[in-house]
Amino acid sequence: MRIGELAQLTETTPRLLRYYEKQGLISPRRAANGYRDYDDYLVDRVLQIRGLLDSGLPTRIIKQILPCLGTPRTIHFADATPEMLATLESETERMTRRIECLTHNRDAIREYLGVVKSLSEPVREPVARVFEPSA
Amino acid sequence: MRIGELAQLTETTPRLLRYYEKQGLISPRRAANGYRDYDDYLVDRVLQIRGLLDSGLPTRIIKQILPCLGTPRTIHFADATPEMLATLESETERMTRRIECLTHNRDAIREYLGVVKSLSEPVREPVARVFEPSA
DNA sequence: CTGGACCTTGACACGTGTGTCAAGGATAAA
DNA sequence: TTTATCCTTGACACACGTGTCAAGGTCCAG
Repeated sequence: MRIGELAQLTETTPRLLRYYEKQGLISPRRAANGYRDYDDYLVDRVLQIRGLLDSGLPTRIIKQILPCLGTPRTIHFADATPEMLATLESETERMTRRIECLTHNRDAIREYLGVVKSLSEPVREPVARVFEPSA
Repeated sequence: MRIGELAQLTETTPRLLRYYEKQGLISPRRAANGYRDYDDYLVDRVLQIRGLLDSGLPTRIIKQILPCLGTPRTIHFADATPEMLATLESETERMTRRIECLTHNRDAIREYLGVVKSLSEPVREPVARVFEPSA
């Protein structure tokens, strides 16, 4: 498929797809006329990239972990240098820390929302109520 | 405490602490001489901010969710406008998506690392081995 | 009192991800 | 054939988080 279609399917823009390519995240073929030609599996790939970017990982890291994310699983031994493995290991640790942080804070927000709702729900008719701000 | 001490305790820099203040994330008192004076609880606060920033949340969002994160729990009804609550709700959803993305990809990397290790571990003596790159 | 360590504000600069625009080529439909 | 739509590359610009530096104030130890 061409760049516009992939952009629509992944809710991105052609601009970004070209940027990801320049960062080495995707490498589409070229048609005879010079147009980029994307395989179908790149839809998932791009969505994966978007998710990771949104989760705080820079393209430099995403580029390194992408070989681990293939489906079907293809192990690239050429990439598996000791330094590379160490990078991956430390990166999974950072990801774990991020997951913990996000989970903890999300749950705190949920609890907050739960309390606020439980206080406002019982009001069934337009009743005058005054909430004193705690500050 | 003063800015330098807080910076050390949170592994940041005075520069960043002033930046977070300008973004409205923290509001230290001022001593008579103009120096910022930070309460102890701000250590955790700053660590929280750092974690969220590293997880992809912008200061604009962090500022909005910080009131939910107080310990002990202090509900600020003044902040609980309907739009605010909607923002928080949609933000928890984004956080959930981030968590899922990070977890999924972290586990994929772990599996990859597991396979690579299981293939290289059995080598106990320096044996000549050739791994054909899959590319 | 002087030196050093710390604080203040303000400015300039950088990397990264993204938006937008210009100038031109490819292609398909009227 | 013209027109519209898509593609190409390249450039300029922006927001954001961060580093660094300058010029000066505060304070403590020697």
